[in-house]
Amino acid sequence: MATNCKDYNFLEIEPYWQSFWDKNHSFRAETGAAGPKYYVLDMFPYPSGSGLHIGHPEGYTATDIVARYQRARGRNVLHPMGWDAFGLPAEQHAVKTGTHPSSNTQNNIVNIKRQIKALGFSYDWEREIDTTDPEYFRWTQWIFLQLFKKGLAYVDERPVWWCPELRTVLANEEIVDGKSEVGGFPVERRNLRQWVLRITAYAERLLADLKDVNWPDSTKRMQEAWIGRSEGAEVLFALENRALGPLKVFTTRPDTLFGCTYMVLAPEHPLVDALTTAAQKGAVDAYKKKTAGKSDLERTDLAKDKSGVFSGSYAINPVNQQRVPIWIADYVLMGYGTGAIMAVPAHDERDFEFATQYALPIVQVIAAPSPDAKLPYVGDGKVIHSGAYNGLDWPEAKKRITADLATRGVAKATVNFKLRDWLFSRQRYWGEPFPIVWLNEADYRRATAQRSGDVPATPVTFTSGGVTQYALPLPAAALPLELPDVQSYLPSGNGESPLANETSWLEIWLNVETGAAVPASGPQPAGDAWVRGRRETNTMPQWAGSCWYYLRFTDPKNAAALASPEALRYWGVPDLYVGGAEHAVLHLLYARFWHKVLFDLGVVPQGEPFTKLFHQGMILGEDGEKMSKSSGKGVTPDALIASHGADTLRLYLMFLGPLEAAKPWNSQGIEGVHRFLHKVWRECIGREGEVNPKITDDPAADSAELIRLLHETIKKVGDDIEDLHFNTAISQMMVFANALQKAPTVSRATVLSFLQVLAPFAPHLGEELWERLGGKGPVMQTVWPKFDPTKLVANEVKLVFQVNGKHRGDQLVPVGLAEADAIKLAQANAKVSPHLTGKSLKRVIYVPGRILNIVVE
RNA sequence: GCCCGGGUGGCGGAAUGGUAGACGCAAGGGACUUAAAAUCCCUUGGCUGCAAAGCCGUGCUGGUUCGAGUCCGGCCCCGGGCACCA
Repeated sequence: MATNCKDYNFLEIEPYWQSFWDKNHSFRAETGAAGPKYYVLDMFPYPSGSGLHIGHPEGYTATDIVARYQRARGRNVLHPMGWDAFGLPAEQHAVKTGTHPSSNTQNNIVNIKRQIKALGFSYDWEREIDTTDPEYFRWTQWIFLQLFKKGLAYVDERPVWWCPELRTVLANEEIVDGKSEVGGFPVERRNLRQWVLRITAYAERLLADLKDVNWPDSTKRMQEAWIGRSEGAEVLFALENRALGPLKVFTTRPDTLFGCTYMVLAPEHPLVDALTTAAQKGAVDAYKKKTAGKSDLERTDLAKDKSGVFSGSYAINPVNQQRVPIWIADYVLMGYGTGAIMAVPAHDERDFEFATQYALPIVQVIAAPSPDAKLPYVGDGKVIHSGAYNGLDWPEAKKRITADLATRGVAKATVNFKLRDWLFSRQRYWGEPFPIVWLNEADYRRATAQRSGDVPATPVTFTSGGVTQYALPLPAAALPLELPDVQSYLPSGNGESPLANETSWLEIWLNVETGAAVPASGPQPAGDAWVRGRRETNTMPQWAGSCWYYLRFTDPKNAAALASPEALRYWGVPDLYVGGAEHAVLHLLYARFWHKVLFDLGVVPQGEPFTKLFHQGMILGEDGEKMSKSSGKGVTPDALIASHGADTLRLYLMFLGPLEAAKPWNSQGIEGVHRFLHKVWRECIGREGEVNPKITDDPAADSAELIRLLHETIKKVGDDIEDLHFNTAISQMMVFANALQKAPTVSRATVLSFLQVLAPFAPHLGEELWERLGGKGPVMQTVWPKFDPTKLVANEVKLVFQVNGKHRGDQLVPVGLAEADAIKLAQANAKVSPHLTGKSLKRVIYVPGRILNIVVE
């Protein structure tokens, strides 16, 4: 039963159908049901305290239209939603108020879920997931254990960004302009014990497999650039002080070795002190001190002014035995390659700049095609001044020089990546705890002897103050490891999370077989399995939960596995994944990495998680700027649903422009689509709420023109949904509605077909009108109407006449008109003929049904 | 600096190499109404013209083509990403 309101009362209609869908579990996805499956996924949101932003429903509406369309096309659709609910804001709130971040998070989830439901999306809410739910993060921890076991997780002391104000460590991506992204507080470098994931082990595959995915090119390129593969060689330069061993550099251009006139070490390079002569010690120490105080930002900011200092030592160039001075300069980074380079100022802009500044020699070894080409020359050319290699094209010289040096054992062809291992720990409370306990070596040996191979081949250890600790994983059966309640959510202040203060949770007697634990303050329980341990105090970053959530949706309640093999096989990976371009690199790269690890373990059957990806564009303020508090006033989903209805909001978000484009919001524009929905209502429903009397059961009530338009609309809307061109689909429906309004009578079947096409966009109105017009069952369960290609063909088409490419007139002509007849018509046409008289016909281009171009002289 | 996008009416935008401006907003005029709202109809890129009609017009500039918003070269501007990665 629909509502019986007389007007288009969306405030009554929309809640009615939302509760109808809820009650009937209308969007429940059955694993294994007949028919091809279709999995369409949104990037799940962080449930922030400020609720839904207008940008969220843009992507969600797009996927909802696709989900509803695919159901109508007979697909078994999985369309889920959940919460990426760990995150810094909840923790900061907890620090401020002293309440558990979980309670704040749950409140926010209630609010944002209400907002999302008010938009009428066809999510299967029975599959809702929450990354902070122990039943969820149990499997996040389980995946970590797999990474750990495979040797893909390790512990290292890393210089990380420490924010004294937030009392926490920040990742590079959380720092903007040298300040914390959250709050804008100053940050400094600190060495802290960190968990690191060996994503670099997958660099080659992460790069190569990009060719298999249907993603925006720009996103692929960003990932390629981030991975940053480059082929070159590691070359050993002997040092004059032989006792120090050789100096290893990485270069992509071994062919320019003859042009190497100096070398540079990063200030942090381990050989710096040993290579510094007594005479240079003062200068080098001062320089090291200066650069150590610089942030990365300053180091890049000052990029224009290169700085450095001579070490006083020399290396020997392996190709020609020349002495090469060794400099220390911070334009060489310790984190890439070997932290040392051979400088070829003639063919590298950075080296050239440095050499010019410090008056170092410049030797050209690649010939530029034009003699007046300026140095540094970085283009193609033949090798010169390079002894036996002269005359070779540089790529060929690169191969030969590398090979020749390799036979002498002083070079090795290598591939380097910009991609770094993934810093995977935070010193925070509100994250997944690591299922790791630190033991001494003897206990570790004893424990692993009793365990069935769930530890890495090489133990993960950490040494501090001369004591080496060994990382023992909890048995998978002991998961989830939950967060303990704590007295204070403030970080310990010394670089550890608040968990470090929770002694009874932290310091334990651990049963290495079961993972059971009792506080170490008590007596050691009886039995061999109990050892003294200290739990890991780091927690996982927010990325962890979002790295695999798309898998959990396939089987969200499974207590025995992250998802059953049947569910993973049946639903596979999303057929369409929609979310913001801000995740183009990190989230999408991290998730790909985990997916590949799970693939290697045989957990998932495919090598890539997101085969088709699409980024929705940002909704800008009315001024075209990024929406701010003032420019976004009133532009909230709640306010717009109250004033115009969810269907109008959905439609307008899709009508603004192409999905991928950044589009300014226009508060007057929404009235246009609102009027359109009112018009559809009026054409269906009369003043007293009865079916509009112009609608009859007589199929002859439709004009041929209206029927053609209906079939055009069915075709265009379907095509446009598949191409995610929602704006043009809507304009086509507007064209149809305008024709409907002008038609004196119309058949019920025609109106019903139109409502089916409209329903994915405006589902509440679609259901309401469908039912009132006597449509069978809910419209969202109906099969997408078929267009009849024969109905698309008109008898007459407008043929455009051109003379010398200029539009001179047009005329309705029968379909399939012969060229000769077309020319005759043109010559007879009053508007065209004056342009033809007295001129000789030179050429005719005829595109039947479109254009006749007569070239005259 | 490098890598991507993108520049079309007053505005958002539409156009398989084939009528540039669909659809919507805004604006102006009209109908209905006691009045308003709502709705409907008409006009609406610029210039010339009483009109018929003509000329110009998709950031600028060359080119390819019977025909270019669309393809190619050079340039300008805007937005996004990366940024000493050897």
